[in-house]
Amino acid sequence: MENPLLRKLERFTKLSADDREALDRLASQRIRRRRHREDMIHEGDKPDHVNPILEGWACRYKMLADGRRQILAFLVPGDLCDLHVYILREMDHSIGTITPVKHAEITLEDFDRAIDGRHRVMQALWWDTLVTAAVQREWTTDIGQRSAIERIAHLLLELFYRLESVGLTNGNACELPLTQAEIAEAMGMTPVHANRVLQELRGMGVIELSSKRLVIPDRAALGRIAHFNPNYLHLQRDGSHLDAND
Amino acid sequence: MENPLLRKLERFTKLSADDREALDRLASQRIRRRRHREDMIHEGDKPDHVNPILEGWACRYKMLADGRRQILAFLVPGDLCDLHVYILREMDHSIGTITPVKHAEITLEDFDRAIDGRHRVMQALWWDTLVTAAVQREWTTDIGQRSAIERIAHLLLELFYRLESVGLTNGNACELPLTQAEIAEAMGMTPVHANRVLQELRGMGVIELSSKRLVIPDRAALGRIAHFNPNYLHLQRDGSHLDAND
DNA sequence: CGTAGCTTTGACGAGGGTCAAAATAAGTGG
DNA sequence: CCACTTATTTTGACCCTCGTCAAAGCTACG
Repeated sequence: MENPLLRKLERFTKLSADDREALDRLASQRIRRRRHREDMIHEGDKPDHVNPILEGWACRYKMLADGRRQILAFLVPGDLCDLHVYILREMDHSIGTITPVKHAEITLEDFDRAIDGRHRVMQALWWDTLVTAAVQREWTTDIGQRSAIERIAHLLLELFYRLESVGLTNGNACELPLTQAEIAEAMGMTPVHANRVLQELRGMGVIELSSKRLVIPDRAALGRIAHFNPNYLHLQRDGSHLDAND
Repeated sequence: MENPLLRKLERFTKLSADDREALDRLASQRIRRRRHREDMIHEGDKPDHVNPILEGWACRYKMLADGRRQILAFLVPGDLCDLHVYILREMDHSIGTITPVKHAEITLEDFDRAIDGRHRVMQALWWDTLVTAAVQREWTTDIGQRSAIERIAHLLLELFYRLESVGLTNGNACELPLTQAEIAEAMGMTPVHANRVLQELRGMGVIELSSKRLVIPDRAALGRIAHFNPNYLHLQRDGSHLDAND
C-alpha cells in the first residue's frame, strides 16, 4: 500500500516527486514494530525522534494521579504522533498502542535535513499540526456540549472521515479496532454507558459495529444525530496554491 | 507596559534586540479596539491577518446548531489568537471579546516578512502554537475526567499561571473578568452549577473571587483539589538553546 | 434611581455513574 | 480442534452529580 503519510499530506497540497521521495525515504529508514497495548512514549520523556505511524492504531492519553485516564486522540496510519517534540522538550502526555503498530522512527536531525529547503513539505507538516489542534478543539466541544449519543456518533464519523483520507475505508465500511472501554475513555464516559449508547445507535440502524468492523449505511443520518460538520478536518486542500506541478 | 507578546515568547527563548524590535513594530503598526462582547472573527471567515491581543480578554468558541456554545480557550494579552489562519484558510470556530480588547492587526504578508530570516522568532511562534494545543488537550482532560470542582479549580490555576507569565498578576492576585456563565460554558457545565462550585471553593478558603478579582491564597492547596500539574504549560524555557546573546 | 446583567437559592428531575454478575467472544496451550 | 483462561460486551438495580426551571437578591452603571 501507498505510504499513508504521503496520502494524508497530499490532502493539503500536491507534493513534488522530490518531496515525495524525501518523505518516503524518511519513513522507511528505521522501522519499529510495537505490540498491542504497549507505551510508545511516556509522559515526562524527552524523546529525540518523531514516530509516524505506518500501520495499526495508537492513542494519545493522559493519566490523572488516581488512575483515571483520558484518551486525547486516536492515532491512525499517516499520523505523525509527536511532531511537537521538535520544539517542546518534555512530553506532557503519553502515547500507547491500541493494536500492534508499525511505525518509522525519525531522528530530529534527519527530520531537519529532509525539511530544509523543502518549503512545501514544511507547510504540509505545519498544516498537519494545525489540523490535529482543530480536532482537539472539536473533542473539547464533544465532551463539553454533546450528549453521549451525539458524542459517540460524532467520534465514529470523525474516524471514518480520517480513515477515508488515508485510503483505509471500503465504501461505507472500515476497520475499527477499539474496545467500548476505549471509546468511553475518549469520550469521557463509562464503558457501561458507551455500551448502551452503541446499542441505541445500532437499534436506530445508523451504524453496524461488530468484530472490530464499522459500517455506516447512511452518513447523513448519522451526521444529523451528531450535529457533524466536517469543516474542522480541513479536507479542502487548503494548500492548493502550493501545488507542485511535476 | 511592556509588550505582552514579547514577554510571553521570552518564556521560551531569549530574543535578540533585532527580534524584539521586529515583533514590536509588527504589533504596533495597526491597532484596533473592540468593544465588550464583540465578535472579532466568525466561523467560516477566511481572514487575511493575525490579531495578537494587547489588552483585554477574548475567547475562542464554537456554536452548535441548537445554540449550545462551548468556549474552547480564553485569550489574554500576548495571545496570537489565530496564527493558524496562516495555513488553514477557513475558520472552524469563532473568536469573541469578553472585555473591551485592544489588538494588533497584522497582515499575513507583513508577518511573513518579519519572520523571514528570523529563525528564532519562527521557533518561538511555533512554540506558542504547540503550547496552545497542549492547553487544549488539558481542557479535554478537564471536561472528560475531572469533577466540577476539580475542573474549576484547575481552570483558575491555569489562568493564573498564564497571566503570571505575561506579568498580569500581583502576588497571589489577578484580574479575572469572567462571568460565572462564561466559566460554565468553558468547563461544560451550567451556570447554576458553576455558581455552587465557586461557593464551595470560597467556603474552603482556597480562592477569593469577587468583583472580577481573583485571589489564590495558597496555590498548593488549590492545586491539590485540581490535581494540577503545570507541565503542560511548558514554562521551562524549552528554547534556551536558541537564546540570543545580545 | 431605574433597569439590565449577574449571582444566588430552592425544588425537582434526568442523564449518566456505580457495582456486580452473567453472557459472549477471543486467545492459549495441550 | 478442544478445554481453559482472560478480555469484552451486555444486563439489571440503584443512586448521585449535575441539569432545569423559576424566582429573588445583588451590583453596576447610565
